[in-house]
Amino acid sequence: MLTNRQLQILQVIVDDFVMSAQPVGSRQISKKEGITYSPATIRNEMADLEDLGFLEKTHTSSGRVPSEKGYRFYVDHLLQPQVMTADEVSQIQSVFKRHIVEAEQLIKESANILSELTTYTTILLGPDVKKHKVKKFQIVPLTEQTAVAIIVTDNGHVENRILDLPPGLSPGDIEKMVNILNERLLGIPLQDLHFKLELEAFEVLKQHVSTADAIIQSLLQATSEQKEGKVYYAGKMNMLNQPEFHDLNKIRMLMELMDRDSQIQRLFKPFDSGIQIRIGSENNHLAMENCSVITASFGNSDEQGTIAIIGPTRMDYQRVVTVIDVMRRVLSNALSLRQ
Amino acid sequence: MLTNRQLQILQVIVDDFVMSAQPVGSRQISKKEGITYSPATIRNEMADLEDLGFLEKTHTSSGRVPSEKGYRFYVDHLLQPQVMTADEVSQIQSVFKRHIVEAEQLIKESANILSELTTYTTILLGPDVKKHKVKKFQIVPLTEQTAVAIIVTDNGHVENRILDLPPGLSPGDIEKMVNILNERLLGIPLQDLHFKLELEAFEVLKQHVSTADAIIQSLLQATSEQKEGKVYYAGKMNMLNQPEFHDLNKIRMLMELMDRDSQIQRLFKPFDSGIQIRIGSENNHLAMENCSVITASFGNSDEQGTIAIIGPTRMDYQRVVTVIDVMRRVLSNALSLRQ
DNA sequence: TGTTAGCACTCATCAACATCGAGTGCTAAT
DNA sequence: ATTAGCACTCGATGTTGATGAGTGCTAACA
Repeated sequence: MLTNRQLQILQVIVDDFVMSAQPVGSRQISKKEGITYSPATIRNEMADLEDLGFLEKTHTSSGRVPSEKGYRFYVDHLLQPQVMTADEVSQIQSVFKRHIVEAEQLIKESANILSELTTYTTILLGPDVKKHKVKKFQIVPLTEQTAVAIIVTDNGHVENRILDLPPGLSPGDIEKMVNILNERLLGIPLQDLHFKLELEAFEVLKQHVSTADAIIQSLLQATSEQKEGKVYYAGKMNMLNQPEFHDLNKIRMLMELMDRDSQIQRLFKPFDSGIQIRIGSENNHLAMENCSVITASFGNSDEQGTIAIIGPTRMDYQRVVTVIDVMRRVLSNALSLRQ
Repeated sequence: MLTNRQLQILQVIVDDFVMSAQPVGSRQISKKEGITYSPATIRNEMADLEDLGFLEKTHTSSGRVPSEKGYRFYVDHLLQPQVMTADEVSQIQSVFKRHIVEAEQLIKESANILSELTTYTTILLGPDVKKHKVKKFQIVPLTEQTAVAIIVTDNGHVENRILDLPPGLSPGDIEKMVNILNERLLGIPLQDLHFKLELEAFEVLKQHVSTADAIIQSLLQATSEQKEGKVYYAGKMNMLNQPEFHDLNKIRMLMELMDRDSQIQRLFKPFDSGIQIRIGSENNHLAMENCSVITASFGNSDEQGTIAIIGPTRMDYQRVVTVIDVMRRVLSNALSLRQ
C-alpha cells in the first residue's frame, strides 16, 4: 500500500510529465505547490516508487517517468474529475444547437470538436447499421438491365445497391415484387435481412413472379455483405504534434492501422458502456505500444456508437475523461431526440 | 538549344536522381551504359547545364540535382513512353473483371491500385454529381415529424436527406406531392434542382397540397447545398516513404491540405482532359513546393472524373504517365459500359 | 526514526575539432 | 575538343571535453 506522500509524488510526476514530456527530477517536484519535503526525501520516495514498478528512469541519472503500471494506478486511483470551462461546454453544445438532422453529419462534427478540444486523435464508430429495421423497400429501374434497390431504415438511414435485372422482367413484375417484399420485410433488422430473404421471401416470390430467381440472387448477393457501422476520424494529424511521435516509423504504423477500418472496429469497441481506458500494451497491438485509448459508448441500447480518443500514453487522462463524458451525454441526448 | 550530349546527360541525371534521391556526380554518370565521355567532359557539360538553369547543386562540391526547370524540360522533351509489364496490366484489369457495379466501389479500388503501382499518393475525384439527372423522387415518412427524401439519379446514384414534416400532413398529401414532383423533376440535372424547385414546383404544389409551404422550405434547404463530386484518397502514407518527406512539417502541411476536401477540387482539377503535369511551384501552393501532380480525366463528357497522382518532384514521371494513361482508359471504358 | 544537507558519480547534450571521401573547377597535356 | 591530374570544398562521421541536471548514498540533525 502506498503512503499518502507516495501518492502525492506519483500524482505530481504524472501531471508534470503529461504537460512537459520531460522526465521529472526531485528538485522540480520539491518546488511544486503543496510539496513540503526536500529533494532528498523525494529522491528516496521515488526510488521506492521505482522499486514498486510505478516509475522508470530513461537512464541512470535522469529524472523519473511514469511506467505503464504508474499510469494504470494513476488512472484507477488518482484521477480527479475536472471541470470544463464554460467556453468548452458551449463549444460542444454549439454543434447540437444548429439543429442538425443527419446523424452522420452530427457524428462527424462531434469527432472534429473532440479532436480540437483534446489535441488528440478521435475515432467515432457510428451506430451499428445492422440493428436498424427495414422501413421501406424500393426498386428503381435505371436501364433495361439495371436497377437500384433502396432500403430505408427506421432511423432514416438509406442503403442502396445497383442490381442486374434479368431480361424480360416487366415493370409490373417489379412492382409486384416490391409490394410483396415490403409486406414481408417491414420491421426486419438489417442483420436478419439476408436470412429472411433467403428463407421466406424467396418462396413467396416464386409463386408470383416468374423471373424472380435471378433478381433474388442479385438481392441475396447484395445483402450478404454485412456492413459494419461507419468509422469517422478526426485530428489524425494531431499525433504529429506529440513529441513521442516524431519518429516516422511509429507514425506510419499507426496510420496504417487506422487505414484498415476493419481492424479498428475490433480494436476500439469497448467491453461495456462505461468509460474505458487502455494504456500502452493493454491495447495488444504493436503500433499502439506508446498509445492510450479512452473509449465510451453513446446512444441507447438500440443504437449504440463508440467514441475513442487516441493519444500517447503520456496523455492528459483527466481532461480526456471529462471531455469524453460530456460529449457522450450530449450525443446520446441528441440522437434520442431525433427519434 | 541543347546539344545531343547535353540532352543525354540531363536525361541520365534525372533518371538516376529519381531512383536514388542522391545528387548525381560526374563519375557516376560516366559509368552508365551509353555514356562514352570521361567524367571531366561530363563535368564541363554539367556546369553548362547548370548555367542554363536545368541543374542545381546542393552545395559547392556536391553532385547535381535537376532543378524545376530541369524537370519541366525532361517532362516536355525527354519523356519516353514506357511499357507496362503484363503483370501490372493484369493487376489493373483485375478490378474490372470482378464486375463491380457500384461506381463508387470501382473508383475506390482503382485509387488503391494506382497508389500501389506507383508508390505515390492517389486522389480520385469522382464524377461531378451535379450533372446527373433525376430519375425518381421519393418521400418515406419515418415518424410523425420526420421523413426521408430520396432522389435516385439516372446513373444509379442515391441522394437522401432527412426532412422535418409540418404537422397535419396526411399520407395522401405526401403521395400527391411525390407524384407531382416526380412528374415535374424527371430528367432535371441535380444542379438545376434547387432552382427548378423554387421557380416551378412550388407554384404547382401550392395548388394541390395545403401545407406544402413548410415542406417545400425543407426541400429547398436540402437542395441548396451543392455537393461536389466525392474525393477518394489512397496511399496517403506513401508520402512517408519518400526521403524528401522525412520532415514532419512538410508532411503535416500536405496532410492538412488533403484533409480540406474543398481545396482539393480546385487544386487538382485539370485544365483540359489530357494528361497534365504540374511540377513543384507550378502547383501554386506552399505545401506542394516539393511535389509534382500528374492529372488525367476519365469518363465521358457526361460524367467526368479526375485522376491525380501526387509525389515528390523527384517522381518517376515516365512510369506514372504510363500507368495513369492505362488506368484512365480502362476506367472510362468501365464506366461507359455500365450505362 | 524520519528528514535533509552534502557530495561523488552518471550520463545526455552540445560545441569544437579532426578526418574522410565524394565531388568539383581549373589547368595543362593529348 | 577531350581528358588526366590536382588542389580545393564541404557534408558526414567520429572523437573529445565541458556542462549541468539528476541520482544514490552517507552522515548529520531534529
